Amino acid sequence: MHMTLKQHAYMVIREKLISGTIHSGERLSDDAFAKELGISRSPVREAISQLVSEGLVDYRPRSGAYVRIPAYDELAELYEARLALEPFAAAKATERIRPDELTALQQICREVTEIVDACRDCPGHVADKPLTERFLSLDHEFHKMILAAAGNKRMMRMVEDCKMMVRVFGHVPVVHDLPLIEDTAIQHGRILHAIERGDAESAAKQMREHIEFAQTIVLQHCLLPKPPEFGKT
Amino acid sequence: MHMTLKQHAYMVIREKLISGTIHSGERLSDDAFAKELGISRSPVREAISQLVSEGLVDYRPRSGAYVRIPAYDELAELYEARLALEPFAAAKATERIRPDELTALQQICREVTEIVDACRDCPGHVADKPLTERFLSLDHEFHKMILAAAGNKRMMRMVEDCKMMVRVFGHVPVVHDLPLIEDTAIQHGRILHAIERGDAESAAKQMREHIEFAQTIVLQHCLLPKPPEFGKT
DNA sequence: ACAATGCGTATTGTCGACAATCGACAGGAA
DNA sequence: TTCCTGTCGATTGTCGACAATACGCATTGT
Repeated sequence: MHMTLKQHAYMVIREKLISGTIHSGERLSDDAFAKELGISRSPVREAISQLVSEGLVDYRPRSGAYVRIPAYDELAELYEARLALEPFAAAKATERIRPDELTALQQICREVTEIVDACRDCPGHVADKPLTERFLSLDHEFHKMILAAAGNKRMMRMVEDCKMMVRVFGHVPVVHDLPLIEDTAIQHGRILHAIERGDAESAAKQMREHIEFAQTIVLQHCLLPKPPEFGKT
Repeated sequence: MHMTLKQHAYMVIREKLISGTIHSGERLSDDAFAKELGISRSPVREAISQLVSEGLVDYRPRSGAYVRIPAYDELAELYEARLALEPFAAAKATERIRPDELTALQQICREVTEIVDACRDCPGHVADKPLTERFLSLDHEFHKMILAAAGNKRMMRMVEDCKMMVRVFGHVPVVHDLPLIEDTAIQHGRILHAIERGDAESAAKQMREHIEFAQTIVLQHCLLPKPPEFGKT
C-alpha cells in the first residue's frame, strides 16, 4: 500500500510538532517542507491544511501557518473537556464492558504496578526515559480501553484529540517520580475496582478524581504564563 | 475581506451537504466542483480535504471522496457525546454566567415562548417552515449561550461539530408540531430556572433530560436502518 | 453462455509556474 | 527624531498540465 504523499507529509509534520522539533509560534513554510521532503508544495499544503482544521496550527491568510501558541486556559480547557467526557464514559463502560476488555484492563493495571516497583529501584526514585515512556503508553492504553468499552467512537476520538493537543502544545516537563506513578497506579486501581464491582457511579467518580489529579499536575508543571489576573469586571 | 477560494468552496460544498443537495454515498468529484465554481481543482481539493478531516466525508485513495454513509449508531453516539458535555457545561455555566449572558438567555426563552403561541395559530398546530427555522435557530442559540457561559471554547466547538453532523448525515424529517415545541420550551425554562437559582446540579439534570428527549425524538424519526439485532454474543 | 483478460476512459495525485499580496526596509518629509 | 510612503523581496493562492491508477467495457477463449 503506497501511502499517498499527503499522508506522509502530514505524519512527518505532526511528528515534528509532537516531538517539539518545531516550537510554538514558529511558521510552517510549505515551500521549506516541500524541499525538505523532496516533493511538491501541493501535498504539503494539504497536509498543513489538515493540521489547521485539527486545531494544531493557526492560520493567517496570506501570511502563513503558525504552530499554535498555547494559552494557559486552553490547556485547562482540554482537561476540562476530558473531565466531562471520561467519567461519563467510565460509567457507561462499567455496564457494557466485555470480559476480554476487562481482562485487558486488568493486565494494564498489573503492568503499571510493575512499573511502580521498577521505579523504586531507580536513582532518586525518578523513572528514566524508557520507563517513563512505558508508563505513559500504559496510561494512554488504560484510558483508551475504557473509552472503547463505552462503545462510543466519537467520544473516543474527542479524547484522543485532547490528548494529542496536550502533547503538542503542552510540552510539559513533568517529572515522573515514584509518588506520581504510584498515585496514578492507585487511581487506576480504584477505577478498575469500581468497574469490576459494576458500580458505574463510583467508576465515574474515581475517573473524575483521576483526571482532576492529572490536570493539577500538568497545570502546575507547564511553562505557560499563568492566567493574567482575572477579576473580569 | 476577500475570502479565499478554498474557504468559498468549502462553504459551498458544506452547504450542499447540509441542505441535502448531495445525498449520502454520492461521490464528490473535485473536477466537477471546480468547473461548477469556475475555479481550479486545487482549492476544491483542499476544501474537500477539510471536509474529510472533519468527518463529514469518507475518503478512499485513488477512488474519491464520498459523502459519509451514516450509521444509526453514529447518530446515537453524537447525542451521547452531547449528553456527556452539555450537562457538565450547564453546571459550570450556572456558576460562571455573567448578567448579560443571563439576560440573553432569558430573552431567548421568551422568544421560544412566543413561538409556542404562534404555533397554536398554525393549521394542525404544526409550525410552518419559517417558524420552524426560527425555532431551530433559537434552540441552537440557547445551547450555544450556555456553552459560552461555561467558558470552554473547546467544548463549545465539540458540541457545534456534533450538531453539524446531525444536520448533515441525519436529515431527520422531524415534524415540529405544538407538543414538540412546547416540551422544548418547558425544558429550556427548567434549565434557565435552575441557572437563575444557582442550582448547578439541577441545571445539569435538566439539561440531561432535555438532550435525552431530543435524542429520542431524532432517533425515532430518522430514516436510517435500525441497529441490526444486537445480542452481542 | 459465462468467465477471464486486455484496452480505453475518466479521475485522481502530483508537479512546476505565475500572479497577487503581505512584511520589511529604505528614503524623504514634518 | 519620528512618521509616512513607495519599492523590493518572499511567500502564498491559484492555475493548467502530466503521469499513474481504478473502473467499465468489449473481446476472446472455453
